[in-house]
Amino acid sequence: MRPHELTQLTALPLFSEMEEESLASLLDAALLQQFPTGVILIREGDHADFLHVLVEGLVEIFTEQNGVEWGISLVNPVSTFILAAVVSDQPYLNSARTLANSRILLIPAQRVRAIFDRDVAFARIVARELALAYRSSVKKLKGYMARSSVERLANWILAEARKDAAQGNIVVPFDRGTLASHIGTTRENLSRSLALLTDHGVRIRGREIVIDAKDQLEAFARPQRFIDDPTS
Amino acid sequence: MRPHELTQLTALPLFSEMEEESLASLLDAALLQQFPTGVILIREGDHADFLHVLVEGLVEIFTEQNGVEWGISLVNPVSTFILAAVVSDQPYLNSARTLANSRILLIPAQRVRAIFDRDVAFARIVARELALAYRSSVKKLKGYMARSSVERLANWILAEARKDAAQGNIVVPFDRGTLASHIGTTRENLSRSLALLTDHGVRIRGREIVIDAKDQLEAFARPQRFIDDPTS
DNA sequence: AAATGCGTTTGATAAATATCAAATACGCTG
DNA sequence: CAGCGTATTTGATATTTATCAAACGCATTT
Repeated sequence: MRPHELTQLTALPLFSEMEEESLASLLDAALLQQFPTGVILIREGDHADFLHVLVEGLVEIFTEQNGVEWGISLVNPVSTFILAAVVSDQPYLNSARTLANSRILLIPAQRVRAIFDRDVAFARIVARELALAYRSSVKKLKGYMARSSVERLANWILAEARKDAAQGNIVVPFDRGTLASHIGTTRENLSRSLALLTDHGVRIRGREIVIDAKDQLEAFARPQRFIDDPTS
Repeated sequence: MRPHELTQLTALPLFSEMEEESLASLLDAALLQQFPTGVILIREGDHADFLHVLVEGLVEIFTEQNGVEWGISLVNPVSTFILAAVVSDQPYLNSARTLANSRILLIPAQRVRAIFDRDVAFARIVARELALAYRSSVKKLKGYMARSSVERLANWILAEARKDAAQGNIVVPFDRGTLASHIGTTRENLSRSLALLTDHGVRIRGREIVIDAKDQLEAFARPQRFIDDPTS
């Protein structure tokens, strides 16, 4: 493992406060692997053998129903995924694939559970991570129940712009079909929704989305603290 | 606290394996309160001061958006709710109200966090509870993305029938509007959906739903392990 | 530059869902 | 049991979303 990667890992909320000994034990059993774009990492129904930590790249969590794929969440570095399956020792509810070249740390699930029992600080942080994951899932559910697909899209764009900090434009790092599956609509309707947002402060340049008038987009999207604020 | 209630509490997965001393400390600080139907227990945005344990009765978790209420989940005894807000020490994402006379145990959030740090068994179980809560939220999300409202209703009926074990008929313990908000539709369309299910092995008798042909209903609903099986 | 292939958009239509209005059913009170 | 108020269902219509088909744009190849 490269030195700066180790630094990134120890900086992860999940690992930051734990005992050195425990961290060493986790990383000792871990494998760091590189995957190209489009690789299926996890299949719905498989047993959770490894906790995954995305060190670099991009991963999507998705499910396939009747031949159609639906996006559950997008994972950015540096963060873990499928922690819940590892903690509850149950099969994965969803599949996962890389959407870019990715480096992923694989930690044996048993080891994670063992350290959990030994290191209170780690246990606390795992619980907090799970709580936050749960909350973000509930927020997504709220978005689905109360909003139209255009509104979901508008709020997704605002959320992306917020995290890029580059403010003003974002570049979607995957195709329209994938974006549609995460917004909860079809490719065709996503296209129409994007066209519609053109009247609300947004310009579409292929995969780039330029926000010309953030206030106008916000007036349309009406973001809410307990749905769209990731820190709440 | 009545003796048989104490028994119920210690039988809760959340409390079953923990040290006696820790359990005593939790219950020592706890308040057992009785609430009539329709009482708001928790308001979205409030800070999480107490872990709630529903000992008896029925509670719904819901959110209000633009004057319309949407059901997030239904809580049956004996189980906890808003554990995630307590663990992450954050404001509630949703509101909660009683849907029946209910007895609820209120445990100060600080105390829960303190015991978490002291008792590994409790910590493990809290993490598992959170993981399960997270997974059930993801399952609900999957249901929303991949199913029509009639299908959601059909699967909800099957799930209720499964847990009642009385198999064959269920009695919905609240009004149509509330049910609609949990299925993710309107009162009017819920009514039509119920009428439609009449062709698929179900009879509607006011608040009672009689399942005449479970196989027929299942053929229509097509329940899935990783959406509808609460143990997965 | 023409041809090919793939992703995306646009158009037309169908299906699902929501909304508004009215009728009906139901439970409760007097 | 009649009358009243509320909950529920039914009907008509509008809106949203999905589906199928075709056109377009764009990059790469020949």
